[in-house]
Amino acid sequence: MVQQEVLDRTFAALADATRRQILIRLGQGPATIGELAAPFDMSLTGMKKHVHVLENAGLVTTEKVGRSRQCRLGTERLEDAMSWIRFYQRLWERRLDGLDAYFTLTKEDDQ
Amino acid sequence: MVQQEVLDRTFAALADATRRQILIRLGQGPATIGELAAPFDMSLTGMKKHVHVLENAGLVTTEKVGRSRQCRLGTERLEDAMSWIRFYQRLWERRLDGLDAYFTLTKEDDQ
DNA sequence: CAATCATTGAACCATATGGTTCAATGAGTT
DNA sequence: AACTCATTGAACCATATGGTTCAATGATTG
Repeated sequence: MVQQEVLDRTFAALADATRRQILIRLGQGPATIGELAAPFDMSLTGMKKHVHVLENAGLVTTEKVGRSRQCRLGTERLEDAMSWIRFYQRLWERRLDGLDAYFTLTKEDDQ
Repeated sequence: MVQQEVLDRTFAALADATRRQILIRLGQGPATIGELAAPFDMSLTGMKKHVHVLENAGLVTTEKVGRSRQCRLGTERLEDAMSWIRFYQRLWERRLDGLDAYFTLTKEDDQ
């Protein structure tokens, strides 16, 4: 998967309040689909779709345990989004000299 | 606009490679819709829509100058997204004690 | 005034998103 | 085996997204 696609999926996954709350909930520890759905007025199917989006973005990993599915925070994939924003902020603050500057700040092959 | 909506729009605006490139381009200085569209194989109307999304997210401001429209980087609205990610990362790293922790890290009224 | 040039609005299109309901599957319990 | 429970797949729906084309507007130039 190209870097751009990683960023697309990561930012898109974060662009929903329900999903951001799911991430925060998972920060407390693993939870099943049912446990995740409980605080929201939402069907289990709906919750599972959100988890799937987060999983596709690499922000969450899941594993079937018995008849339920354990969801956990994924690896630190968010680092990609973080570093893009960090780059952009430097550009905003210092008005760096455009694209060239990006490559001095990161080792990625596409911005 | 509620904090959640700000985050929704900001992350959604960033979830598109074209728009991220527009931001980086505008880091070099102001540009018109036509200038922004030039490097992309895209209609002016299409480009204008992207600029509109960025404008709604507060990431870009525009102003009609003569017959063209000048686009500039907006105010540092990205700070909201940045601070959310920063919070989330601390949670991820330290496995903080859930939602309560959020309010110790920020002054926002909704996470 | 006429011509040109940059942007914009309207209408349209295909696909994605965020949600639902209902039925099916598969695991655990009795 | 029968029952229950959690998840899942399929189908559906409304709206949003990312793009287009074509015509209209409004400013600049000759």
